[in-house]
Amino acid sequence: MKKQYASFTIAVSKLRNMKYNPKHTLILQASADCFARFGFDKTTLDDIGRRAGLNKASLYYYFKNKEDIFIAVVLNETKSFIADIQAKTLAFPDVRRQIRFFLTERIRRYSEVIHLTRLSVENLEKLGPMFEEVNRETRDSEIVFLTMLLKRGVAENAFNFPLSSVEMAETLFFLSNALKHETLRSSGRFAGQAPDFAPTISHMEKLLQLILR
Amino acid sequence: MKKQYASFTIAVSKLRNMKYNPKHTLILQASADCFARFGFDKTTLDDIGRRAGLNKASLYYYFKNKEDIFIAVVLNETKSFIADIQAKTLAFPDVRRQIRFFLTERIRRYSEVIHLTRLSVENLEKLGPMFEEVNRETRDSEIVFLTMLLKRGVAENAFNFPLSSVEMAETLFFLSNALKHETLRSSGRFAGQAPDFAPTISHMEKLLQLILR
DNA sequence: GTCTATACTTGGATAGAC
DNA sequence: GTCTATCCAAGTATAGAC
Repeated sequence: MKKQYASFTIAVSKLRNMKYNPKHTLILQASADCFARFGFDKTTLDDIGRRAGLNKASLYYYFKNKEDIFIAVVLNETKSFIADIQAKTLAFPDVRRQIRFFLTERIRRYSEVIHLTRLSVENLEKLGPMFEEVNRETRDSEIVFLTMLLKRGVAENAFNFPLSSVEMAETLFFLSNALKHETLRSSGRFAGQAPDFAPTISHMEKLLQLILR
Repeated sequence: MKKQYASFTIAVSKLRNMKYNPKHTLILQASADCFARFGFDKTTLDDIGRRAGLNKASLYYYFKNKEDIFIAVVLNETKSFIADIQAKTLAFPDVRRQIRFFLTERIRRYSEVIHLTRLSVENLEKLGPMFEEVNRETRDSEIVFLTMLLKRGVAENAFNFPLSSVEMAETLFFLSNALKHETLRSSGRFAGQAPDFAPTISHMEKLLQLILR
């Protein structure tokens, strides 16, 4: 389908507030499997239907189209993302490492989703804004978490900076997002290989050393 | 296409004896990339053509159809297989380990090809005999190699058996092939995950302990 | 040799029977 | 709710121009 969405805001918030029954969940599970295996383009509604034990036409009773199924899958996976990444972050022994991990892991996860679902350049242009939309919803909670880490670092005399912790968090968050897009652009989706995070992590490391003193 | 092949013997031997010019090689390289990325079903002739810098129609000048391209790719990869696996085998320090590696590595490689190209159950039924046909051609050289290993083990008093080394080699080879198919059936292609070789290797290990004393 | 045009098949999506 | 029938676009394969 060549259908154009005026805005993903509508689709994302509609899908986020949707009530999912067990059948929805079954379809989303089947879809997540297929997207991870075949990528977005190569997954057919027959693939999904077969796995969910439904005729492909029945999928349209639950979801408007293939894109909406994909968005719902991404939303689903994002839900567990925040708690998970924050727990993993806190497992690191010192605040600098925690911040470093948090900021790079966000990049890694994002690129991983893009890579696993193998969005074509064409579809990434189309679906990219959706990711931004989804991420916007988790943004506040991520900023709060990062602010907490920064405050802790200051309290422990690990580093200091001439900004409020919130401002600092927002800046670092912005930086992480910028590197996120850069990583993707420079490596991932063209050659079809997994994105190479090493340069990004190295850059992030250096920047953090410069910023957090 | 729903076309049925009477026998893969014809296709395989024709493709094996075919003279490949640089353009063939280019197409096969492009195809191998695509098959490894998308699997057989999900690779389109447009995918291949795009990578090879040719219109998809031009592919038919070089190959009869998509299946023949796939067979040629498999033949190509099999060519380097024997030398490679034998070299890796001889790198192990003792004969028992060499035999164990050789017999399990054959299984692993085969399942790996099936997994990478993600042949559907449907296509595996259709293309499976082709793999048998391809493997048959390497069989003799594999038996010779295994026989050599067995003779060496006997000479070193590592083990003994009441058969000629050739008979023993043929029996072990048969065993390896049987486990090969069993590994695939029990794990690989249904769930879409990579086949789990651990049970197979464990079984092969135990069997070898029982057989080679 | 390579391409355009085209026949036939499969995938995304809709309409409507049950 | 789920399916069959169907539409249109994309994929496999062929014919034929250049």
